[in-house]
Amino acid sequence: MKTDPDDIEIQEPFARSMATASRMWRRHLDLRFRDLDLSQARWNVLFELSRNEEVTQIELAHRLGIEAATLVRLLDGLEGAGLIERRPSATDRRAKTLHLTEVASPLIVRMKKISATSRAEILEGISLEDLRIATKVLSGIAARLEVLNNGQNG
Amino acid sequence: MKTDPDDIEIQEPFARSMATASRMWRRHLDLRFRDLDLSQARWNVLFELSRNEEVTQIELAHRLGIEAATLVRLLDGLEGAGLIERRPSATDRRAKTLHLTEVASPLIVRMKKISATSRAEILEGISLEDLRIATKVLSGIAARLEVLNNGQNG
DNA sequence: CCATATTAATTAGCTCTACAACTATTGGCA
DNA sequence: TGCCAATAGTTGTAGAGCTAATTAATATGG
Repeated sequence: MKTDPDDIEIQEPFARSMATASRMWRRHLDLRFRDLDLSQARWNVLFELSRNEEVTQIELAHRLGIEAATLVRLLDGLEGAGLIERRPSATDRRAKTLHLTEVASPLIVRMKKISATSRAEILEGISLEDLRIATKVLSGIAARLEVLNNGQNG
Repeated sequence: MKTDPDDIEIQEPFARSMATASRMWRRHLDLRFRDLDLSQARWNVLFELSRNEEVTQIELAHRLGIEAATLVRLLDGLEGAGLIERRPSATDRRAKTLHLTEVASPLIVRMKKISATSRAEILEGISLEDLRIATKVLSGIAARLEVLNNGQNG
């Protein structure tokens, strides 16, 4: 499998700018959410739950693209803050289903606004077409890495 | 500053796929580097040093886009492994300059190969043009976030 | 129907990252 | 010149992510 010299020139900067942009983006949102005593990671959990409640932890972890063990701590925090509830699953006594509390609802509305405003601010000036292409590239990479990473263990 | 409804539809998936792709990419490289007792973060330090030795920690941190405090721990590990050296700066007694050891050289060659192979494997099938656009988008975002994040404190 | 493998959630322990606070040194300016 | 700001490096602490191992429950195969 030969690789073009041209490819090499572009691949390294791509990987680097992706890592940097991603780290800075998270930091940016963490700063924005600090007043609300929340982080970007916890916000993602709430957001995903607001789109799809009553899922199990495994399922939610998969949707978020993180490990179940990572999710456990995030849920501990959110449960402690009274924003979510774990309830025993009706069909599987090992599993728990996740639910937003009434306290969470107004918070989620606020966070969605902050989140959308930040995104627009960050992405301002980037053409829709470029953004579509970048999204296609990134989600393609994620899909490919899912295969590659899982192909190693099982 | 009004935002198009169209924009909103695409901005959220973009942010999500960037975060996911970035996390999975790091994990992938960490797995690849595990045999060498190194991580992606440490590899980045070595790689940047191999392009530009004799820099100070502050300067290196800036090139890597990470905080100086973060770099300190990475350098501790690399120094402990005998891969780098901190030497007092000749011109500023506060500062230290960084240098690769002879032990590091062959390792860096191997890591460059692993790194390039992985990148090619992950990015295979993505057109050069799309990759260029994605890189442009991502580095633009990083630059914008640099301004936005620093505009907050100083 | 029972033994074994698999799965859901958790805990323990690690790395990387960030912020805040601290020390030592430098640089600017009055 | 001498005092105060700023800067380089460090340490402490905390969050987010990972792997590995544990526990309880479910599925499967003989």
